[in-house]
Amino acid sequence: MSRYEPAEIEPKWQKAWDAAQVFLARRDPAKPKYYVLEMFPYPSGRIHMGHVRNYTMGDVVARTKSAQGFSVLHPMGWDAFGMPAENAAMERGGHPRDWTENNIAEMKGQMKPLGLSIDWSREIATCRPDYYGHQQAMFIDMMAAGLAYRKNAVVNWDPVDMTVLANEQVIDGRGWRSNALVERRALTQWFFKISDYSAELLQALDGLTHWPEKVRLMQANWIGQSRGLQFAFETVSAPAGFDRLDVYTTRPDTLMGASFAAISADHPLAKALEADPAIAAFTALCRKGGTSAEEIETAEKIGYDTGLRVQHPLNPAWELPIYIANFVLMDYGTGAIFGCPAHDARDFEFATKYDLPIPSVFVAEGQADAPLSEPFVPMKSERVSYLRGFAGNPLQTGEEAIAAAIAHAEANGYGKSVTNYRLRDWGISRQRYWGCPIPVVHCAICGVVPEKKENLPIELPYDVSFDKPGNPLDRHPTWRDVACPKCGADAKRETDTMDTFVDSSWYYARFTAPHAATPTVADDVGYWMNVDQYIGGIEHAILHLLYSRFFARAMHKTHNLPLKAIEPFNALFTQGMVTHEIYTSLRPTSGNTPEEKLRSLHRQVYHLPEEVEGLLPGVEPRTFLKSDVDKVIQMYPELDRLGAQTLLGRQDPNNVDFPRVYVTPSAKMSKSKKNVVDPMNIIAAFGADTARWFVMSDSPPERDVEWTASGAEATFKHLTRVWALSTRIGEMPADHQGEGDDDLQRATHKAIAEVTAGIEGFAFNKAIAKLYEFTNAVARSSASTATLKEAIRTLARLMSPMTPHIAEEIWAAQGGQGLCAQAPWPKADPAMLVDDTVTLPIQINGKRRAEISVPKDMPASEVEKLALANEDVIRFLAGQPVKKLIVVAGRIINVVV
RNA sequence: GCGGGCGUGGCGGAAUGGUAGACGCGGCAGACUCAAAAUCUGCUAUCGCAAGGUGUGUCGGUUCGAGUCCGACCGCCCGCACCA
Repeated sequence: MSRYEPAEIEPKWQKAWDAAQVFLARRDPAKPKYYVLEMFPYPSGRIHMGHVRNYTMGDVVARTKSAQGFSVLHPMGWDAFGMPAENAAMERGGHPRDWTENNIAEMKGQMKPLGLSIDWSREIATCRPDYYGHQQAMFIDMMAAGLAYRKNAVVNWDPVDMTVLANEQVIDGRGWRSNALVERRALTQWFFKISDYSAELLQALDGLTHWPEKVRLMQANWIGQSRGLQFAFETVSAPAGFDRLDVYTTRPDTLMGASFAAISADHPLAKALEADPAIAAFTALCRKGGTSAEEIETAEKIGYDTGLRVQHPLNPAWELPIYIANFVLMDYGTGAIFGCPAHDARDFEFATKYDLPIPSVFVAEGQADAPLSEPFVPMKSERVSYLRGFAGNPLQTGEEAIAAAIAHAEANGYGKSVTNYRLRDWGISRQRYWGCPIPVVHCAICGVVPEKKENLPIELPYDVSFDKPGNPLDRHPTWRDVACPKCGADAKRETDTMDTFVDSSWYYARFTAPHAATPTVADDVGYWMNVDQYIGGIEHAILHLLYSRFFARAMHKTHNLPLKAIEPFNALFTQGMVTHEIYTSLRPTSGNTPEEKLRSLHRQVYHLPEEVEGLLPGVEPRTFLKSDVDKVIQMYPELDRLGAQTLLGRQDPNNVDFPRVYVTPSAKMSKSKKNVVDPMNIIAAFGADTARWFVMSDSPPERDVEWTASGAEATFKHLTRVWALSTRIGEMPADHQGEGDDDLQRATHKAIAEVTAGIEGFAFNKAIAKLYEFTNAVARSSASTATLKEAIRTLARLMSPMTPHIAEEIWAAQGGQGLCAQAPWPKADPAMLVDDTVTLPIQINGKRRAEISVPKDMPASEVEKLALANEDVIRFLAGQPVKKLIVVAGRIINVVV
């Protein structure tokens, strides 16, 4: 071996792995299985450092499990439908399919050099008919099972692009592409009945013990269970069919504080009243407002008094007005509320505005009537005296008061206990081309008819144009106009396509039999599912993961996922982002001479790290070195990073186009801030092993990691040192006898134990720290050649999940059998993990004062004697009597005086 | 507003209630060199010449012993939010 040349060894070993089919997943009944999956990427065209971190983590797990004797499934695919492809077609011409397939080829070409242990024979892309055809089959099954249905729903409608927009795509009330004012429009759309599973999806969270607590909480909040009372008001002089008004409340104990009733503008009663032009105008006004969070927050509460009245359930003579109010949501509860301004901030605001009474139910001792939002112990109030004695409790807490109020309503027949969920059915219709076609036909005679399964896949037509706004499927007659599958009459295909979240809701199951003629195959699902370890970003904590949990259940119900345990992901790990400092400067906007330029207006521009750090050869203009900044900060601790940079920055009149560069703190890599490091550049400069090691080394994997040029260089230097160490050991005479063999063997076994524990505990940074320590131990050792060779082979094996290529090279050079990637994981001998002598610190009253070395199995009484005889201990005790002596075996001694 | 998390050197971060700061970055010094780079070696929480003192956001508590457990406060970050 000569120099460490990753560019030579990395492709060589990748070829060797491919030739030996090392990563081919095989169903092997003799072995336990392990399914590790990283969230599959959207094929944007280029991989970024976030991908490198995500897939390296999965790769470390996959390679380690494989070495530990598991039959491993570690696949990769493409979440390939979605709007960017259509936008590219609209902006630059071309076809979404070509754009997507090119990107897939491009990104695959970038992922291969990373040396990931992926079974590429299982590659899938959701935009290909052999994937989405099965999705269509399952959609038909879901229709039959009542899990997919059509209903009218209010959506954001862009009148220029003629499509539905997601809330995130509405900016200041305007479409993000067209800039047109967005309308709220009621459309008939397809929904999945996820709400059928609200209770189960919530309850099953308790069993996901290997999921982050944070994600489970976020999902629980999203499902949003609440318990309360549903009851009916009798209406006074309402239109026919509306003699009762159902309302839902979580605070039935405040019923005596009622001041008004309010209904949503979309409530059937409000619609019935729209014959009145004033009411029609008001409900139209309510619907105009957007649905984004900001708009809701700033929207004023407005109401319209319908003139109708309801009777209070506890006193029919007490009549309350019915308002139509913009803040009442039709799709939560019953779409109608009773207002209790004394104990609800929102109702208080409304009542104040419309001058409605504010009767208090609960009054804190010694206080005047005031709004109280917390459930309140109602013992002081006359207005809840009717609740005493209900639910067999003395109403000591707000919860008891609520329970008593529900019991009272049920006993007196005016209401019942109801559990409500915030979770709404999943609207999956998109008026887009580049998605999975919904496989139904609209027939004038038969209505909505599912496509026959033998006609699947319903493929997207290729001959479409994007020169007009709207969905090209709508204006594609030969694709759109078909015969009804049922009666044969002229009919039209559904032209909506499915939300891309549907595609990613079952891909994990498809990976178990990616080329099968059915969506899944029982034997394969039975062997591989569930995913043992899922790894991805926290940004999918709710939508993707909740949809997947629902879809697994829907597939199970429709016999497409023959499993007992229907949670798709046994363990979830959410990894942090890769960040980088942002380099920015002010650039003159006009002027020909340097002086004119200096005096002109400046605009803020950003610089790529390569420009500033001078990492790439040939990229010159750098006004400072980052190490200089660090030096200045060291000298002047009161300066911050920006201050140090200002101090260093020299305004060079001859180079005003590249003036002072300011550094702002590390943030997620983004194109707009230019703080991106291209993994391909890193691989070209240092190799894949360096990139892989660095993204795993510095920070705990769940936290953000800052990419730094110095860190990458340091990693490369370390790998070079390991290389040199291996070379040195390789050149030693085979029969050389040295010293300290036992120490090195113990260090080796300790490294095995600690690195293994680090990897298994998802503490890759700690595993790598132990590898540094072990490397130093081997480098310092003067043991005999045989022991050193054994140590460096173990080092290579332990490094291999992180840096598989250099590990393979060292393994081969040091006489390892076969491929390192196929060698068994080393086992630590417990006897080698304890030293013969241990150093015990001695504390006096909890302060460390001395230490002694004792044999590891010395009895406590002996240790006590030795400790008290220690001269430092005697000095610090200064003759004081010892009150207590605590000896923690192998740990510490504490003398109490 | 509701829910959750986190505060440790110049920086990223280690520490089953048991020697705080492993490991890495940065820095300093030395070796090699005419010199520089590269490489190697050593040092690097802080005050102090030393002995020793002080230190894990602040204040209190539990304990022989607290970064770790408990209570209050301060600060930062994240998620949700007109959900009746």
